[in-house]
Amino acid sequence: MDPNYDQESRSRSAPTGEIDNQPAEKKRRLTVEQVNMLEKSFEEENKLEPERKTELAKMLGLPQRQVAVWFQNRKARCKIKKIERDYDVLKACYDSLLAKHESVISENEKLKSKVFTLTEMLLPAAHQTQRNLQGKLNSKGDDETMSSSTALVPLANDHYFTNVDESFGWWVWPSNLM
Amino acid sequence: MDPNYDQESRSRSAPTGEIDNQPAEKKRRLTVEQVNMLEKSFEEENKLEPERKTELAKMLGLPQRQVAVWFQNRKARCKIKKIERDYDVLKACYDSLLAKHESVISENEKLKSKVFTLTEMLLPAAHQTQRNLQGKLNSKGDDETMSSSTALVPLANDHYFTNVDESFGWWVWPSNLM
DNA sequence: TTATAATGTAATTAC
DNA sequence: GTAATTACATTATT
Repeated sequence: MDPNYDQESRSRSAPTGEIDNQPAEKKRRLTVEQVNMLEKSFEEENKLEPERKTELAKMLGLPQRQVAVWFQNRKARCKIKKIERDYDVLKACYDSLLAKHESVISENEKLKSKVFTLTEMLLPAAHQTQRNLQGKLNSKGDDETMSSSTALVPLANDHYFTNVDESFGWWVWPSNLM
Repeated sequence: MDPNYDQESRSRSAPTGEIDNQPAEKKRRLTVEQVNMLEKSFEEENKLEPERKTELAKMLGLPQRQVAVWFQNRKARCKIKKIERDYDVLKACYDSLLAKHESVISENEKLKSKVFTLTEMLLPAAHQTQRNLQGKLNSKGDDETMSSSTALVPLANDHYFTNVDESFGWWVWPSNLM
């Protein structure tokens, strides 16, 4: 026993309009021409004025109600498509920003190296201090910035400076130091 | 004369809610209890095995068909909700990354200033070149890093160095230079 | 399963 | 106030 459901429920006894030469079947799908016209109309204007509704209904041989329903459903579809598009756009923005971010992080590391090395060059006394500290903190010697130099001038051609012109494109190394 | 609305199909005479002892009406809505149980079942397991379908249908007094349809529609709803959630999550990630990015950009600017100033301190000859160039490129003098010093030591206390410990937390300025 | 049609209702708008 | 209309969720079909 299930008293809770009636199988027939869906039988559209509706008049189905004028062009109904078929024996009034379920008529669930709209014809391609009908959809095309509705689609075209929707594209022109997603809002359905009563006047346009009447006109469309007459033109397509559909009850106004059905035209209204179609527009509502079309609008709903439109909305979820929009959400998907929004997601894709945002994803692209995110990926782009992420790439930029990583590039800037990398530039940042280079700059830190430069600052470190320049400071080292500038302060021989500090350099001593730092070597002492490094002996305790970094005894495996995995940071090559520590071991390259103690003098001022020879570092000018060091690899730490190969990208200096990224930051100061107009900078020119004085020829006497090259 | 109001051709703008079709009365038919809107009538729906009183579904009267749940206690449907009237045999006639088209029982389209499920009762709250039915929905609750379906919802609970769906939460436990979004896949509907034939066995569970039968059981649920019997328990709720619904045709299996209707139970199956409910699960399918529920799944579809679930999917579009997921898209919305995904969007929100991604948006949060994006905003977070953007903030980080801006912070790194800012750090970057500071580092560039440091590199510039340190280089200036290090290379009096280059300093001359640079001042000449600046005279052409930047005659309004809107970059204060240009005008502060030419000597080596006095700069050590300058504001360009106030954040040095961000990059080298373990660094200690030698006391003789402070 | 996906897309689409139809229905149920609450909220909104206009008369 | 209430009829008309829309927006949104739900149910159903293909």
